[in-house]
Amino acid sequence: MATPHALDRTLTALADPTRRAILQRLSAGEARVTDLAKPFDMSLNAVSKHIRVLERARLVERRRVGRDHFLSYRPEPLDAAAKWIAETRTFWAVRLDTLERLLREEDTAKK
Amino acid sequence: MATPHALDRTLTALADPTRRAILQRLSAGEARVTDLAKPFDMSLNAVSKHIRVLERARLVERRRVGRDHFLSYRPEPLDAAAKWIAETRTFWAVRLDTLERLLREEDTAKK
DNA sequence: AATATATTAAACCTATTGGTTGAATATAAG
DNA sequence: CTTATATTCAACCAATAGGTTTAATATATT
Repeated sequence: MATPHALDRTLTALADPTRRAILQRLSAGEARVTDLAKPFDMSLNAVSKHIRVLERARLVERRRVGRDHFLSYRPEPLDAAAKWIAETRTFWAVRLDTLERLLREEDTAKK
Repeated sequence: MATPHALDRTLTALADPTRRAILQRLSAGEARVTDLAKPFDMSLNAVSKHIRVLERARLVERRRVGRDHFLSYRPEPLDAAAKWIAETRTFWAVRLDTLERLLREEDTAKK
């Protein structure tokens, strides 16, 4: 991707199970890097990298307090993702609705 | 990912702009590989590969008619993705709703 | 001041991604 | 039968992803 756009970064961030788990954990409240890393069977550094991916996607925000970094959840980027999916998901439903309406109107006109 | 699960495959497939464009195109009706490739500034083979990613994610289905392969859109996998996002997106909203309801009930009880 | 804790930075490794080109396969059309 | 079209397969390549390990940095604790 030449200039990865917001939606690309959002969906890329969500496409990894570790990052989704981190996000869900954070959606319940902020946590430090060490706390987030605890449940995972990988190095702290690996989790630190995942967090950076989530940050780049603006799904996570960092607040430094002394040596601790508190991460918090920013849901906003999910809206664009949900919007894209909803639009694409319901395309045929919408078209069928429209078709049905048109047929109904045609019916009505005939009478 | 050891055994990439459905949601991983879905979100990975969606994380690429070319694939999202292909999917949206297909959501308007089926098309052949060549038709799909036309608008893109990349080789037919590259598009063919993108289609395979969408197929692996079950977002696209293939129907062979002679030498032509007709691809069609399968929206089902989007449901799980939308569900995940909706759950994660609305976590706090739900909690706040619950809190508000509890406070209201407590209020009512007082009277 | 010395040590322990929280975190990132940097270098490295391997596997995957997203693209290419060239050949193979299958079907259609002249 | 020969040629053109639609598509995949295979080999290759550079860039990225996801992990590791070993420093480096900053702040706390004793």
